[in-house]
Amino acid sequence: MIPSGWPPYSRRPAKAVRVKAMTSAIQTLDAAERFCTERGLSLTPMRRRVLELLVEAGGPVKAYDLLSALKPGGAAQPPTVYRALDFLTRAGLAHKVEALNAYTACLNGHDEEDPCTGSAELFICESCGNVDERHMHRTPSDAPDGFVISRSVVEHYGQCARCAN
Amino acid sequence: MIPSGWPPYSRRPAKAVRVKAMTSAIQTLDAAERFCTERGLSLTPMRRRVLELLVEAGGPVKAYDLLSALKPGGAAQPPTVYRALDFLTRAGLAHKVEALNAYTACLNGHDEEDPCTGSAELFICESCGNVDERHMHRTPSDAPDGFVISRSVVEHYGQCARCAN
DNA sequence: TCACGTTACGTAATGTCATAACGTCACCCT
DNA sequence: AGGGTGACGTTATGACATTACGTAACGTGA
Repeated sequence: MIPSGWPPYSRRPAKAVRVKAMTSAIQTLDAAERFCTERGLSLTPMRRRVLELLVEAGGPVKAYDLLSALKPGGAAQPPTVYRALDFLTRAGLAHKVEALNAYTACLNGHDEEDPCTGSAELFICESCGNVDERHMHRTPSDAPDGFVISRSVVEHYGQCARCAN
Repeated sequence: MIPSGWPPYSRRPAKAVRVKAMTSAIQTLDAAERFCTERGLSLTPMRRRVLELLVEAGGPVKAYDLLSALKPGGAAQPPTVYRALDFLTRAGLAHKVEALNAYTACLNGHDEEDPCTGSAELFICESCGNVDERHMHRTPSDAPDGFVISRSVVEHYGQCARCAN
C-alpha cells in the first residue's frame, strides 16, 4: 500500500519530543515512527505532535481543539492541523469520525503485518466518548449488483459495555 | 496508493440536481403524506417542499443548495431548511450523508409495512452521484462485547454497475 | 555550483456547514 | 379570553474546512 506518488523523504530534523506518561502512547508513537520509516513517509515533528495529541485524547478530537492544543508551541492556523490530519488519515494512522467532525488515532498496531486499510469500523460510546475499532474484512453481502466499493464509512453509536450498566 | 480526493482535505464537489421520472416522485410524496398522517406527524408545506426537492434531485443535496432552491418562493434562511431536514430525518423520510454533509430522500416505500428505521446503508456512486439504499437487518458480528448500538452510519463510496464499466 | 523542482509549513483570507436566540403567528384546549 | 404548543421568520454567530500565496529546506542534474 505504498503510495506511488509519495516521496521517500525524511528531511525534517528529528526534533526531541517530550516523554510520555502512558506506555501505550509510547508504543503507538514508536510504532507510527517505524511504520513511516518503513514506507518512506516522513513523520515530521508537526505530524507527530498531532498524532501524539490524538493518542493522548484516547477518543475523537475536533480539529480546532487540536489547534488550541498546538497554540502554546507557536501560533498554529487551521491549515496546519488539517494538513497534519490529512497526512495521518492518508497513511492510516488516524481516522476521521464523519458524524462527529472529529478525528481519532488508529488503534491498530502498525508494526504488525495488519496495516490499517483506511476503512475501519468504529464503535463510539456516546457516554464516555471511547472509540473501539474493528477492521472490516468483509464486503457487504447486500450491495447493489455490480457496485464496486472504494471506501466505506462505518460508525456505530451507542453505549459501551461499561456505560450500558 | 493512499486514497486521495477525500474529506477532510478535498470534499467532493456539490452534485448537480438531476430530475428523475415524475411518477416515482409523486408516489414518494404521496407515500410520505400517508406516512405522516398515519402517525400524527404534520408534513407542512415547507417540509413537503424540501422533501420534494430531495426526491427530484435523486441523490445527495447540500443544505445550502436546498436553500437556494427555496429562495424564489420567499426568502428562506438556514434555520428554515435545517428544521425541515431535522423533521424529515427524524421521521425517516430522509437521511443525512455524513461524509458529504448532504441529505438524501429515503428511497424506501413508506406506505408498506417496512418503515425506515433511520439506520440505512447507503451505496453512493462517485461518478454519477446516484444513491442506492439498503436497510440493515443485522447487527455487526464483530461488535465489542456488550456494546449496545443506538444508531449506525454506513456509507459505501465507489462505482455503481453502470459507471464501473 | 547554481538554478530548479519538490515537499512542508506559515499566514491571511475566505468559503462552507450548522445552530443559538428571540419574535410572531396560528392553532388547540379548557 | 387566557395559556400552551408547534412551526416558521429573522438576525447573528459559531463551528468546520479550504484556497491562495509565500518561504525555507533539501535533492537533482545541467
